[in-house]
Amino acid sequence: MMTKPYRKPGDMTELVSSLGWIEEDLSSQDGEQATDMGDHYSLNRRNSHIPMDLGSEDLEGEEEEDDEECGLDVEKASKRRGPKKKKMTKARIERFRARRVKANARERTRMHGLNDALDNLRRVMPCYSKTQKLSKIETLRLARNYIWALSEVLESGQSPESNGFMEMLCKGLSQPTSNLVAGCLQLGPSPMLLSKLDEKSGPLDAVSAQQAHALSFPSPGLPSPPYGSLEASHLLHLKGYKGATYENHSPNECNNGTPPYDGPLTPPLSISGNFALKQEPDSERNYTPHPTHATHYLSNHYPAPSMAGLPQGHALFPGSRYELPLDITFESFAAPHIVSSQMGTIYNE
DNA sequence: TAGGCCATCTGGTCCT
DNA sequence: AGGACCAGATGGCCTA
Repeated sequence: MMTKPYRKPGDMTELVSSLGWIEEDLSSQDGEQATDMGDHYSLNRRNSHIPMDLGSEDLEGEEEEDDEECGLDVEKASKRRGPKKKKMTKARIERFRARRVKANARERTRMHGLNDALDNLRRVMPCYSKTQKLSKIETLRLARNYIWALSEVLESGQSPESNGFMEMLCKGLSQPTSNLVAGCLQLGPSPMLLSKLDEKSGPLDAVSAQQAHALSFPSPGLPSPPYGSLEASHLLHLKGYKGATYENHSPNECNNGTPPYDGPLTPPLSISGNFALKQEPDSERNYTPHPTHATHYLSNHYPAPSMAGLPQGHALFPGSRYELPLDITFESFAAPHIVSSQMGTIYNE
């Protein structure tokens, strides 16, 4: 299949595509870049007819294109009025090239940083799976919904186990993502996780296991601890926040179907316990063991998954219609329930 | 095979 | 001048 050359309006990329130095440059750079990027870049470039575009002004008049169609462009370009462009010397071309290569590297780094941040966000979403990663857009949508739903829990005391909570979470999400979230919220903890907990802590009861887990999984990727610890102090703040902090926020209407949202959430969303639980081990940080809030949940959810007839690494959990990857963490979907039991405690006080 | 998603390159714009 | 940010374009990969 012939690939369509990338050509922006008015540029003269074809002009430069036949330049010998570009060929040289490509071949030498591909080697370097390939080591960095797993050949992605070099494959793209080698297999396509995309010329390296250095900008029309930089290369104008340097070389003629043998393509008929581009011959016209050359003619037009040569008759262009205005200040005469600086002649491109070999040294200048090399400087441009070097600058471009540096800019590309920076851009890659920038995008990697962005993706890392997105990964961190995925980890604190109420449905985290290493194998079944949410897309970028779905991650952002779910994040928005999650914030919205949790703020509803705080403000109106709505149960995170209610259908309303689920609906808020799934609003605007694609069907597969909605299914995933819905499936997660119907599940009990993954047996894999529970066995991990047992290994770590021995014959602990559910609460001790939770505590041990919270202690050993702080959140290195997040700005400041204790992001997700379920400290009693945080939980007790709930009461204070309710009707206090939020009253000060002016309503923030969204006009594009975005859920209503009453300003920034000052209180730590960490009440979900979600953040601290699923992070990598970091022995340098200390977290106060949280109180016995998860007893109810953990003691009632120990389903055995069925894996018959499902792809490797997937399981169908009792009570769920959805087939899920086994590496979905308990913490990913436990949060709402934990919030629920905790809220119950608090509001019953 | 079409469509979704992604990584990358690129040039333009703004800012320091 | 150079870096950060952005949006457009492209090809590769994966899945329904």
